[in-house]
Amino acid sequence: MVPRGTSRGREHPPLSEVDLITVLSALAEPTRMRIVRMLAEFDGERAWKDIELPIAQSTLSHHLKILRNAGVVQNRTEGTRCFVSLRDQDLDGRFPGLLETVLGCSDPQ
Amino acid sequence: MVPRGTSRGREHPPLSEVDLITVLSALAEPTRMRIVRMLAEFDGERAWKDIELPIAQSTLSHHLKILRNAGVVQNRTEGTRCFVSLRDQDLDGRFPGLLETVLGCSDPQ
DNA sequence: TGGTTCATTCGATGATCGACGAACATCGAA
DNA sequence: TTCGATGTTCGTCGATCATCGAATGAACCA
Repeated sequence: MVPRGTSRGREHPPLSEVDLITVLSALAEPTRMRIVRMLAEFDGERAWKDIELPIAQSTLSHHLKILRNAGVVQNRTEGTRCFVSLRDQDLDGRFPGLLETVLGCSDPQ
Repeated sequence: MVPRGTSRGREHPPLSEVDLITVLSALAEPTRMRIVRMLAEFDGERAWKDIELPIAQSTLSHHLKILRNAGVVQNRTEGTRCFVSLRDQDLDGRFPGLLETVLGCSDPQ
């Protein structure tokens, strides 16, 4: 058990331990899909604070944790700040073409 | 409202009305993924009764309904029998490469 | 006309999920 | 050391989901 509030989350599992269902589940939610598309558009990392969505901070943190656990996203800390980016290389190694194909699919409506 | 037990389900939405989240949600469940893989291996339709999984009939019917609504699968009736097949052509038209890419990803474990 | 098989629907149950506010840990700055 | 900013975790709520057994209806057969 990890002490409360102490870990700063940030577990980045090796993709060999991630299965397809986990990735699809992570992507199969509108808010998380928005986040992934946003990161893909930036083609780089984005500051946590700049991920502006109409949800509470705690909810955003929750979604990012799910994306992290699915190997889709990674966090990097710099001082008190946090930057988020896609793990597109790693992901493509484990599930070739998956992220690219999904992102190539037409936007929700 | 459809009268009880009378419709035989079988709604096959045009894929233009299906969005990506719906398809990913349909695929992001182990039992449904097994069904889709099973159908893909057969490369043709499979009799309902031959979809042997350790779940109740009603549960299988439920999963097939979700796959139908997501445009992933279609049903065909012949007498009292029912045959299930992938809508891979239609699906590929709407979400190019998606099904193929997902099926190309390694099996669960 | 019943009886059988087949698939769907109903209704209930327990589990999971997304959402929020509050509390908390961490780090840099005052 | 105290303070403010930044993300995470906790606890909780309501909604959705997977599952089952039972009831229902549809098509065929005897």
